[in-house]
Amino acid sequence: MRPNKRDELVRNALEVFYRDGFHATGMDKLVAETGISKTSMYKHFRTKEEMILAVLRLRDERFRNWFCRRVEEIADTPKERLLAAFDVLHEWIASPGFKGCMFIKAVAEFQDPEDPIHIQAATHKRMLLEYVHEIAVRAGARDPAALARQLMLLKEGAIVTSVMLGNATPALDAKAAAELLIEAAACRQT
Amino acid sequence: MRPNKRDELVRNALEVFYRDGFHATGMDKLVAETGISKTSMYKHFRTKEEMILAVLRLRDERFRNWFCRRVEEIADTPKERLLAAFDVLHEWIASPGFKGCMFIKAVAEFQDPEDPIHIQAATHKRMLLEYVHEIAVRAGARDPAALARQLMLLKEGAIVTSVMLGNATPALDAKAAAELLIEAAACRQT
DNA sequence: TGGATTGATTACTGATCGGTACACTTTGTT
DNA sequence: AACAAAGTGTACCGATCAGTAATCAATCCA
Repeated sequence: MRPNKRDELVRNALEVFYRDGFHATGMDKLVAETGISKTSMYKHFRTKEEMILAVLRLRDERFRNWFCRRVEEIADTPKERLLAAFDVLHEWIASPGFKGCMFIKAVAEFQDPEDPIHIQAATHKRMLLEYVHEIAVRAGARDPAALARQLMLLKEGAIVTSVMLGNATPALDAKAAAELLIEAAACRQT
Repeated sequence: MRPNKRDELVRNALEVFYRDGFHATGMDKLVAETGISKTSMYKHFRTKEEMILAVLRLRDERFRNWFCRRVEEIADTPKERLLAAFDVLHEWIASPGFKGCMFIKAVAEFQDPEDPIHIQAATHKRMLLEYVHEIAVRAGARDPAALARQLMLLKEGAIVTSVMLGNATPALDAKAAAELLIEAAACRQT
């Protein structure tokens, strides 16, 4: 029941990595900002890479939980949920702490496709795609896999464009485009 | 007429930064990989940041030139060009040296919106958007600005997703989605 | 009251970071 | 031939990088 130091470390490190980037964040800065000693860090994680992987795991768990729950909160039918995903996207992008997608940034900094960090970040995206795909199937889309992939493109595009331009309006553009794609996919239900 | 060392430096540095990232590339590695002495580097650029800015300028110039010319080569009417942009996109993503968008990666590594590198990368995207916007206007789209923004979302999404998944198929998905959006925008011409 | 685990503290390693100083050679122009 | 600009090589600066070692205090269950 007592708060685990390891979890506290990962939680705090998540903030710093998300804010400042991976290469730009040294272990000494992590000591200063998390309040946890370097000895403890290296007792829980053998390398910085292991720590980044743990941070990405936490981020994935938190984000997918939040995202999926929000989608299911604000819409009931599968077809409505496909569109609601873009309301949730906008909610996220417009939120105060938004600094882009941690997994896109991870892939940008660790480009080697064999790098464990790269692989884990890609896995997150695949799982999100799988989630949208399932909804598209239940919505009765003609080609649910293609629809899901296209909606995900709009989502990724809105994220990076929001970071570039510094505002949340790309999420609204993405929603408008998504509406068209969903309608054209000729779903069975309303 | 004699080849300028400065330009040679920027050309070579572009490759290294594009391949390995900005923070992960030290000046010593640059010396080793470009064959240009550190003294010369710091005679042309006072800081690493100045050099990165020069690299981004070259990249912007090269990419926009290539992209726009290819679009205009393979399609004649404005409406066809809107779609042709996604063929060119696929051409780029499927090309051997493709390692993602340098400007997306720059923004991912330099997140501060006040950072000159961040600003310059954002400018590149704005100019590309402007290019697509002009075509959309000439194509007679109902809301050319909105159409251009949406097409750009698909483009950015296809780039990052291709890097994530390690293949070029997202460009094809983007083209299929773009076709729908362009058709729905009710262009005057064919 | 034990002994074991967990964490903090401090100091340290060798390597690398961005950037500079200095002495030297190559190159182009006149 | 002569001069200056441009480029090279090497050694160096203090700071920081990821990671380690050793010592000591707090907390835990038995």
